[in-house]
Amino acid sequence: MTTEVPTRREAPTLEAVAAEAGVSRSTVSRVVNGSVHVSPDVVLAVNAAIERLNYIPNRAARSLANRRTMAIALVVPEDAQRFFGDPFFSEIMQGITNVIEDSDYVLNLQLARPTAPSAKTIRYLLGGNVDGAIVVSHHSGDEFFTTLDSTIPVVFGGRPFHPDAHGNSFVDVDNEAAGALGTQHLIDLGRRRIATISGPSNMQAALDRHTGWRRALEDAGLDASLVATGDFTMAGGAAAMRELLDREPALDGVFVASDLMATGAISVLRSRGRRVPEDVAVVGFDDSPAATSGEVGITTVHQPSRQMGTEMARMLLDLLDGVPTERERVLPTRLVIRDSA
Amino acid sequence: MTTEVPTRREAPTLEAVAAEAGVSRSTVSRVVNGSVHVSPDVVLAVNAAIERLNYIPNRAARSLANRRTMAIALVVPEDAQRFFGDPFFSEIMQGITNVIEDSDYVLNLQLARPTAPSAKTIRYLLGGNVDGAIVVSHHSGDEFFTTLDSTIPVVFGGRPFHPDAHGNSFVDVDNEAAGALGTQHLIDLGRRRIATISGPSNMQAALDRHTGWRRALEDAGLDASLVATGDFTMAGGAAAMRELLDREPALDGVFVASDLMATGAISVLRSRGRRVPEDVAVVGFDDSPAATSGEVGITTVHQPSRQMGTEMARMLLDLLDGVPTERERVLPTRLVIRDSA
DNA sequence: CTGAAAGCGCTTACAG
DNA sequence: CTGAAAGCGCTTACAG
Repeated sequence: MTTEVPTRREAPTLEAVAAEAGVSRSTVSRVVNGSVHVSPDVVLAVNAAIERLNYIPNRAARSLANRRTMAIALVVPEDAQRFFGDPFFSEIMQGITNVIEDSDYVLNLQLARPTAPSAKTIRYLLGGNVDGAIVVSHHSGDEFFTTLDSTIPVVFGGRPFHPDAHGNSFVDVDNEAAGALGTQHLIDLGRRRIATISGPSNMQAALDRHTGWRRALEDAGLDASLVATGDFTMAGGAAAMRELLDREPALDGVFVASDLMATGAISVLRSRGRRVPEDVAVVGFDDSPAATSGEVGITTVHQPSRQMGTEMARMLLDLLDGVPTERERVLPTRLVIRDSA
Repeated sequence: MTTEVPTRREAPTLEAVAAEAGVSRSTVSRVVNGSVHVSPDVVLAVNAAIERLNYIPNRAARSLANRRTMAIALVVPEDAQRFFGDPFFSEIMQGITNVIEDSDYVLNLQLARPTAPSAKTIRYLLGGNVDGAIVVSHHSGDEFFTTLDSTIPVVFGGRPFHPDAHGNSFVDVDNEAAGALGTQHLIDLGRRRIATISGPSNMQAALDRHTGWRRALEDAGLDASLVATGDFTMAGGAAAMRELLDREPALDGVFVASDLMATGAISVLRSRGRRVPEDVAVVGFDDSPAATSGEVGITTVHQPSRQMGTEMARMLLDLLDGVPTERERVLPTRLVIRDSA
């Protein structure tokens, strides 16, 4: 069975509507754009014509004339695997979507290459396809994104890796304090050999949580050398946990920089005969669905992922509308106690 | 801290490049578009000018002039919850992305309202924002999408609910045969009280799998009345399983229309003291990561989700390029035996 | 309140 | 191979 290109009908233009309604193109344009300076009966006549012809304005022509695309890019420099694998993104995206849906903008998700955006991504962002961008999950090496805001407004999810002089807008939590918070809970539980599974070192949030862990241990006079790096995936968390157990079989606590990694870590602990939390207490991060999906509920540092999404979207809309806004918004975290610690 | 709109630099135009290179706009355009009818030295000069000015063609102007947006919509009429929750979508999307990435098109994901697209979605699709669309997870009530192809080329993931006379393009598996295949396995295992947990009745794939289940049972002279409907989520699968057990405590086999639902069903079976597969054998559908994520590996009907994605993308690209293509592509399924049956 | 006209930044026959 | 000119479908001052 081969193709037989269906005859696409020609879309009606502003011109056609004007003829149909017996007015000028300017007037139709005004009606379409909701200008107040049009007499009521003309509005009626034009809308009727629009209805009859099933007119939908051509986006390209509109954008060319008024320099607005009414589109926003959601840039996620992660491969699809990780994007879909970590519920954190789902939460963030729902927050963003909820706000954008109620606006006149459409949201265009762009999964970008981690570490260095492709020429295609750059051309997309710079070629007038979108009016603004939200960048989530930023890595070092993604410096392009921090310069992007000289061309279009940008809001980051999480303080960008190298905040440049301009000062990029962002929504974040205090990851260092949050890391300390989770770690302190382990200390308060009486744990003394406390390890951490950190996120990739090219991400600011990972570095900050790691620093928080170290600070809490040092403040308590405990050793802060048990570090393994994961990649924010379940498998990465498992691998890191194995490494830690090999180095220090007697560890009794671990602060893990994401719930998804904690899931992997806990299954390794159990398969190696450690009881959680009795033998090893585990504190995660995010309070994402991953924290409650397994058999043992994960005690974790909650960050308001969905709210971060809505704040990012609101901030960008304000920027686009020229409404004065805060450029940095730091949301609170809190400890959520479940079974694992 | 309030906003201080960074001064956005004016993007250089074709005009500027022409001036810089000392040629006409037409010539610059030809170079940008890779026309062969340009002398080598002029190409060099123009490219140098482009480089110097950091020129990126304006998408709106380009689209208006040549009536191509170089963008494709991936329309998924599901809420974010389900989109992110079911690994099936992740697989499909990876298949699509892989193909589109290597093309000149960008992919714009549009989560649409299930059952009836919003005015915004319709205007987006009809307003010249994209050159074509891929529609995945189609429901009855989404009839708009089946008429869309009179305006732009469309490829469906899964035979659309009401294939109209035009004949929409689609990539699918033979869901009915696949449903029978999975059910037959339960019959061959000697099971005699075989239930099904089907998908929502407003989805063609769900109906077809259900029909396959019924056909297999009837061909074997078995009762085909144990039906519960799920919604393709884990929780929905669990609820359906409870319902079935209440109605028929003695059931010994169940064909579930998705692995994710099977996951929920199995946990209910176990919590009600049924051993899987000894007491109740379970066959799932998809062979998605959900089939292997739990404690008991799920025996399932494999459908090549990722390949379906790549085929859909290729088909659409062919349609866009005017290359003759099959309009219907049905990929093979097979049974994958694990622990649950 | 309404229309004529210029302009947005490209592409593309049409000549040469 | 190259350029002048028209045109893509809108918006938006500018007059009236």
